[in-house]
This record gives sequence, structure tokens and C-alpha cells, in this order.
Amino acid sequence: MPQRAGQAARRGGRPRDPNLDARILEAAADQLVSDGYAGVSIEGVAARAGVGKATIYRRFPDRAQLVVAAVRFAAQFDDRLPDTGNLRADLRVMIEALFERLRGEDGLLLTAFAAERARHPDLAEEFDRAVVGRKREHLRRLVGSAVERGELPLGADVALIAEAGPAILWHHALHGLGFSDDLPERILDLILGPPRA
Amino acid sequence: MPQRAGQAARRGGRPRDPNLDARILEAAADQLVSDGYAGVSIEGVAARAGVGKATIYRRFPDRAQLVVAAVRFAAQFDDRLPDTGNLRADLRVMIEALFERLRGEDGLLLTAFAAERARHPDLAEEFDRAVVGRKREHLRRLVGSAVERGELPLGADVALIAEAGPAILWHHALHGLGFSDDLPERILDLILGPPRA
Amino acid sequence: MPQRAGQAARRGGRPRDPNLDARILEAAADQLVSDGYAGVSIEGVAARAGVGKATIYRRFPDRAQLVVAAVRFAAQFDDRLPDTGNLRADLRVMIEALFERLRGEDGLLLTAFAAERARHPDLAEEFDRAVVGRKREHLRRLVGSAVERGELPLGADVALIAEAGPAILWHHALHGLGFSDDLPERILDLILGPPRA
Amino acid sequence: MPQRAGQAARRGGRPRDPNLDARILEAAADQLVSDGYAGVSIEGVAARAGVGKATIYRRFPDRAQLVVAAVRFAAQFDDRLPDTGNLRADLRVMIEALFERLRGEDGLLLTAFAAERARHPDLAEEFDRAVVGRKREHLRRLVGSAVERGELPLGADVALIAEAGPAILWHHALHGLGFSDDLPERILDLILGPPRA
DNA sequence: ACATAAGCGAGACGGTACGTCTCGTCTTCTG
DNA sequence: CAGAAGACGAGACGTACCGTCTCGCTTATGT
Repeated sequence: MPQRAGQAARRGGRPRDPNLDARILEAAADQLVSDGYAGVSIEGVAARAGVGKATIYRRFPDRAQLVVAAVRFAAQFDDRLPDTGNLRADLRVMIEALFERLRGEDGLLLTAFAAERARHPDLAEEFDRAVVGRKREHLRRLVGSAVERGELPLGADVALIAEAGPAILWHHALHGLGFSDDLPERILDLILGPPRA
Repeated sequence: MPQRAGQAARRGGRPRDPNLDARILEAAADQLVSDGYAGVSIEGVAARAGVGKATIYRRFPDRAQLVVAAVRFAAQFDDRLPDTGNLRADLRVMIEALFERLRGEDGLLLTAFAAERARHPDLAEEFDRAVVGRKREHLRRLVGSAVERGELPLGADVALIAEAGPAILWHHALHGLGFSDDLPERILDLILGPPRA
Repeated sequence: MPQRAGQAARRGGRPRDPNLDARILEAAADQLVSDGYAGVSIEGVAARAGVGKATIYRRFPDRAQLVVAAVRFAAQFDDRLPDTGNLRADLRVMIEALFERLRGEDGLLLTAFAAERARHPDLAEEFDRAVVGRKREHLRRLVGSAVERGELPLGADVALIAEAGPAILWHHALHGLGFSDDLPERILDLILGPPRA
Repeated sequence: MPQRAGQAARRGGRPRDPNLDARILEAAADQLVSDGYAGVSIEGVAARAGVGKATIYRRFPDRAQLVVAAVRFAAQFDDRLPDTGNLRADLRVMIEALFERLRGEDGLLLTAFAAERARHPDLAEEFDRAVVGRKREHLRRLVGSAVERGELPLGADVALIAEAGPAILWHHALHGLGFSDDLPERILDLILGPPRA
């Protein structure tokens, strides 16, 4: 996200060209996918976007921030959060959404980004709060409600059940373990037990 | 691991100074922990170790290899692989080993390194083959045997059960979710069901 | 000198603020004295003068012109051009004027500027045409008239006699040779011969 | 002159490649002549010399120093100092030497350098001591001897006569006044009087 | 009175060059 | 030969200005 994004802070001066935000982020995302994080040089992005270096530095203080923004931009996290009252169904929707992301085009982007989070805890926090956190909490709520409804036994480990799906999917992504089509269903079977006949 | 490690390939001349291996790897590990992978510059390591650059390049062809070696060196992966015939017990040993590592001093080193694997597939492969792979396969074997013994139902998802523990632990480490003492046991409960009375 | 100075070219619109001319030129002259020509950045001058960059570019097409104007402004070249019919007297007036300038406060400004002329021929031309040229020609005229009047012999080297004074003074300034009080008179003695009893 | 030129300061490490000194200075001098001082960019010189930027910065701390060195390199100041006992003849030799330099290929180089001296008094001093000073003193000696020999009247202004020639020549160079063939002789006539029949 | 037109502070824009840093290779000298 | 020291070509880093170009606003003039 470009610096000074929402603030109406400007008093004078020529306004930033919003088209450039997109061109820069696209270029950065392209570079990230094709050459990895190490290949995202500011000079390269500037050249690819047809933009001066200063125009990038005006928006992003350094490479890491640029990459974070590029990830958010390229992999628009606008997923709907399901809540039908059926735990297995809701869980399946959420797990499949992440599954599709990770095995799709955004996969590389996301795993490249996952690398960055460990290095920059502040960025990680910010990203988590804005994107991942929402989903984590929703998952917890879904599982919690299921316990209240009696769909799960009373002593069920809500937190762990909510976490396990994403944990396994990310583990696959980060270790290149492959994404066969039945993976989401297998995960559901593992954490909820096999579907009742 | 230094190049030409065991081979008796040398014919004459001054032998490599073995103290330097350690000094180099320590310097690299320090650097990795304090500044992340990007902070591990060959020049920096050379300076910190009081060594010439060529002395490093003589042992490691590039940064990635040096870092892998440094991680192996710093976090000696010499864990015993348990096989008592009791799945829950064996699993507990392995999960607790990883658990202690990740929440202990080596945690930062390992997560820093895990971050980089996504960025540098070559590095990841190299590390997996040498270190992680062995354990992954042993876990699979343990679970497989349990099915054969009847300790687990016939249709049990061996691969997923073997994976779930490490996946959840790494997820905690990479997302800063905390390592309360009961986490290993909760994981066992989740993937194996609660212990039989 | 600001572009479009006298022309009544304007038909409408807000008129230029004349105070700004002075503020800009003062800022530029300050900068020139303290940091040399290389230190005169348009952005710096704009900041120091509390003015937008465009306001400068509206008046001066580029740095060189701005600096020339600043020098003229700071070291007001409004010297009277003497013509009494007595060559030695007239020459003395002109030489002493330059002498006082070079050893006085403006000396630094002028030598700093003189240094740059060699580097920036455009700047030199512009300055010569506007400032130095007038005096050079006047000096030539004075010497020429003296020949016509018979004050100097017929074969006298008018051009060289006119030049020699400034040449020697500048040589002193640029080589730090000092400005003792009798220097002007010694110069007159050299190029005109000792005064007749 | 490259930094650390004569000192035997090195204890280890690969020695500087002396060929590069020449290639760099030639490139810089070329650039200086063809595009003026402003056209001497480090990047340009590096490219033209087929050399990395660091290789230049290792030798010269900045542009100015590089240019000074290039001037010294390109315009080897090895002139002979004449002393035949005939003032006019000796003076003519020295004045013609400077004359030829200033109107020849080195002229641009030298005037560009003259600019630099004003900015960096220390460099000026060093250069003067090594190159210009020798000639200045020799000129003074020549004129002084002429007085002693009775070739000049007893009250003659030795210092000024010695100075006038270079002063006028440099004045021509710095103000682009042209170098017609008879200039040296005219200067002699002015400061010594016309040759005796 | 009110459009027209320019001046103005501010600052974004595509560029170029700066001087610094590290890469991985190479060359020399000392043990 | 190993090792330290460090030069080398390459090229990215983040900064500073260049000269041009919008912005929203202010200030005259000319109808």
C-alpha cells in the first residue's frame, strides 16, 4: 500500500498519479513471480514500469514494503467469509479458498511473501491484522459456534481445529509437497473425523 | 558442509585449517540470526571471522550453501529417531523435539532460515534432502506401522497424520502464535484422538 | 537579469512579484559564496528564498543565467566609466575600481565566479557580453583616444595596453598573490612608463 | 595523481593495476576536452575506460581530484627553463612555451583546471609548488639578473615584469580572446619596450 | 461584476549521476 | 599449496537535482 494512502494530508503540489501505483505494483509482482524476491530490484521495477526510481521511493521506503504492497495488490484478499451454520461446509469453503490460492498463480507470490514476514515482524503484524487475522478469527468463531450447537463435543480444542487447516496448507506450500485435488477433503476428515453417513 | 569434506582428494600442499570451518560457520550463523539472510554477506562473514573471502569461497560455492551449512552447524540436527512400537509415544518424542527447538534458542535461527527457503528453492532442496527429509520419512514410517499393527484404523490418512504435527508447530513459529507447554499434547489429541482411558 | 524584463508583453494575468527577484538573487549569491557554483542548486535557492522552483524557472532559463544575474546583483556593476581626456588618470580610475573590488568583500564572489567561467563557457559568454565587455571596450577607447591625442606614440599596442591592467589584477586574485596598496600605480608605471616629471 | 601513489603502504593484497591509472586518466582527459568539466562524469569515464566505478573511486576521492590528475597526466609539465643571459630571448622562450600550451590541445585542459584551483586552495598550492612556482621563480630570477646586468634600468619593477606575461596569456585563455601568432612578441614589446634597433 | 490570464507555493514526474556497497573472481605476498 | 589482503568488472543501492508538468489558490486587467 502506497505511503500516505488515505490521508487527505496534501495541501499543495501536484497530486500523485494513481495509474502509476498500479503500474509499479504490477511490475513488482511480475518480477517477484519470475525472478523471486532477490530479482525484485528497484531499478528493474522502475524500468519495467517505465517510471523513475524516485517515483517508487516516493511511495515505498524500501524493497520489502514494495513487495508487501505488490502481494496485496496482486492477490486481492476479498474473500467472502461463509457462515451457514454447517461447520464442515463453512470450513470447506475457507480451506478450499486458501487451497486454490496457494496452488494457483498467486501461490508463488504468497510463498515469496511468507518469507518476508519472518524477517520483518512489524510488516507481518500489519499484514496479519489487515488480512490473515480476519480469517483466523472467523475460523475460530465458526468452530466455537459448532461446539455451542453440539456439532462438536464440548471439550473440542477450538483453537487448534481452526488452525490446523491453514497450517497444513501452508506447510505444503512452503515445502513443495504438492496440491492434489482431494487435499481439502482429507484435511476436513483429519480434523473433524470422517463425514457421518 | 565444507566442500571436499571427506574425500582424500588432496595430494600435497598445506592442509586446510579446520578451525576456520567453525569460525566461518559461527560468524555466518550469528549474522543470520541478527540480520536475516540478506544480512549474511560473504564480506561481512569474512570480516567477522577474521578470514579472507577466498577462504570462504574455497569451502562453499555461494551464499546459499554457506547458510545451509551454518544452520546445520548451529542447530546440530542429530536427534534420535524413536521407534518403540507405541505410536503416541514415538510421535510425542518427535513433536516435542521440534517443539523445544522452535521455542528455544534455535527458534530464531530456524524461522529465519525457513523464511529464506521460500525465496531460494535450491537452498530449500539442499536442506530438505540433508535434514528434514529424514524425519519426514521416519514419521511416515511410524504412522504406517501403526496402521499395520491395528493401532490406527485401516483407512487412516498416513501422510496427513505424519505431516500435521510439524505443520502446526511451524505455523505457530512463523505466525508468532506462542508455545504453551501443553501444545504437543493438544496436537496429539487432535490427530490421534484423545488418549484411551 | 530576469527574462522579459522591460517588455510590455503581458496582456492580462497577475504580474510578477518584484520582491521575489531580489529574494531569489540574494539566495543564489549566498549559496555561490558559501558553496561555490556547484552548490547553487535551483532547489536549494528555491528553498532558501521560500519560493517555488517554477518561479525561478519563469525568470531564468537555467542555472548559468541565474548565477550570472546573482553575481551582477550582488556586486552591482554600476561603475562610472571615466573619460577626462587624461589617459593615466582615466586608466587609474578603472584599474583602482577593479582593484578595490577584487581585494574587497566581493573578491570571493568574483573569484568564485571567475573559476566557474572556465568550466561553463555559456556562463562566461553571457557574463562577458553583459558586464565585462562594456569595460573592455571602454578601456580600448580610452587608450585609442590617447594615441590619437598623441599622448601615446603612434605604434602603441592599444589592445594590449588596455588588457594588461585587468589581466595582472585577475592574475593576482586567482593566484593569491596579494594586493598591496601600490599595485595599481605599479601597473600604470609598467604599461605607460613612469610618470613624466 | 592516484591516492597512495608512492607510499609502500601495502602489506598484502593484490596490487593496483598500473595500466588502469593511464586508461582512466586518458578517458577523463578525453571527456574533459570534448565535453568540458561538466561532461566528466565518473560513470562516463568508467565506461569509456572499460573499468568499474569503484576502481576509479579507489584512486580518486571525487571528480575534482580526478580532473586535476588528468590534467597533470595529459599536459606533462617538463618544460626546460632557459637562461642564456639575454633577457628578451629567455623571456620569449618561456612566454612562447606557455603560449603554445594554452592555444594548443592542452589549452582546454588547463583552463578547466584553472577553475578548479580557485575552489580547492590546497590543490592549488600543491600544484603551484610542483609546477607553476618553479617557473614563476625562474622568471623572477631572469628579470632580476637583467637588472643586475644593466639590461633593465635599476628601478625596474622586477616582480611585475615577470608576472605580466603569464598574466596576459592566462587572461586571453580564460576570456577566449584568441591567440594570434604575434601575441608573444607584442607582450615582449609591451613589458620590455620595443627591441632596440 | 466577473470572466480571463498569469503568478505563485508545492511537489510529482522521468531522468541522470552521485558515492557506497557487495558480489564472485583474480592476483600478489607471506607462511 | 593455504591463507590474508585486497584489486577488479559489474551493477544495485538510496539520495539529490535536473528541468518539466500539474494542482489549487491568489491577484490583476479588461470587458
